[in-house]
Amino acid sequence: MLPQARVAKGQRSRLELTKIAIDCFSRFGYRGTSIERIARAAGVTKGAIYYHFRDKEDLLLAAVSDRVKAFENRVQAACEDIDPSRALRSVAEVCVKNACWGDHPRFTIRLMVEAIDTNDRVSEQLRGMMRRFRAFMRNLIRSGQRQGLFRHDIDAETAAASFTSSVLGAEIQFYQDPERLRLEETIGLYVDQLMNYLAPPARAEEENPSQDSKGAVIDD
Amino acid sequence: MLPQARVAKGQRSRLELTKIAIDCFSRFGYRGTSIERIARAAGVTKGAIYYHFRDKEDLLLAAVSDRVKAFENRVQAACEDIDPSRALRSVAEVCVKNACWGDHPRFTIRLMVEAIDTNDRVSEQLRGMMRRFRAFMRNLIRSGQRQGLFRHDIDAETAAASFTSSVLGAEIQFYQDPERLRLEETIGLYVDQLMNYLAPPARAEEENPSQDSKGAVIDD
DNA sequence: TCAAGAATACTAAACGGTTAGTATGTTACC
DNA sequence: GGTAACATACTAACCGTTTAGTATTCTTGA
Repeated sequence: MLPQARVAKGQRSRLELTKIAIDCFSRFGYRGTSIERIARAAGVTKGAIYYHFRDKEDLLLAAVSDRVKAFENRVQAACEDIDPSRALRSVAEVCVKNACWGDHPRFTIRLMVEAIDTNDRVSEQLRGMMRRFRAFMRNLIRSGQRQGLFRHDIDAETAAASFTSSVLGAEIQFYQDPERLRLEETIGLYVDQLMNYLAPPARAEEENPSQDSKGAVIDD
Repeated sequence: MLPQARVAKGQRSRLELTKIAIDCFSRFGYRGTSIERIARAAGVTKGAIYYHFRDKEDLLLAAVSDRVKAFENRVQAACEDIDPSRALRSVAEVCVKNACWGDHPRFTIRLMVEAIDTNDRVSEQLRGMMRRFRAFMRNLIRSGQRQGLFRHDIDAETAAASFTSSVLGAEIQFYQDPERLRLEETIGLYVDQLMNYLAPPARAEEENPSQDSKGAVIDD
């Protein structure tokens, strides 16, 4: 049963408001984004926002849900039908793409940091997301271990945490300093390191890292 | 010539206010910290803050300077008179210690993220700090390459960026989820990976990773 | 030495602006 | 006619900053 045209319009408005809120929260944070700002950007008044959302936090929680879902769908899609080794690289690539050209790349990091100590509900949502992501990566690594692609004597959970750390940290540095922090190379090097480290002993020699000659020693 | 007692008292008050501000900014961010809150925590009135600092941002810049200096001193001290290989580990240890038991561990990350797009002057200060840190790590790696401790075919700058990413990302995850993210292990694993990756080919076999047997494959 | 004036470190209150949220009114669509 | 999707006008609270004032210490000139 299709919703009435008017109700459909309301749903579109609600979604539009959520998108604009995501944009504002990404850049100015929750505390630094006023309802008036969001309303102005959407071309409506504050009253319209309160029609659709109970309060400011309700709007934030809608934004967080949207971003968490989008992220998890993207990661899931990147890993379908490929082996764990390729999947690790694929997840890294998705994160690079999202950070460089995605919509609202900074939302999650911005809100994650801001919510620590100040918003339990948002912290919980984003902590859940990170836990699921780390578990997902851990399972990938374990799967690779089972298939003999990765060595067995490494704690998959710690390796997953390390992967997540590198991606997260590289993104922050990139947002902070896009001129100097080459995101693709940084994450790429990390993944090479990890793959090299995870490789079973018999294969460690086969991984011939294809680095460009920038690594040559240069005087500073 | 010692400052007059009254002037010395003023200097102590100014420093105390800065410390309290650092604490508040770490937890609530710049935008989320009111002057009234800092004043209350210090047991003075808002006017006293304006006596010592021109405005709120002046107070923030004092806080940023304090933290940047403290961080850089700590890193410098950790690397004195030791070889590049040990120094890499030492820097990682300093970061772990600071995150777990240091004073105001979250200040830099909190303000770094918040300042992107909203405060050019703070962004510049913190970007400068991060650039200096990456350059410092890059120089460590290059020094190791010159001494034959590390392989030559890896771009030291990218490796430094990768190191920084991992430390930064691990800290954020730890602040967000201290129950689940084992900071020492996560950063420790990263450093092992890096050392393994940086090892010259002739020595790659000597690095026998001492991992505990938690890495055994476990069903989920 | 002493007193007047200056300097320092504050306090209490006020100011002007911003913000989240609420109550009520309006309009176009069903 | 009823209602969803708004707009407008308003309130209370918060916020950064300023102002007028106070207490104490320091300095300087007589």
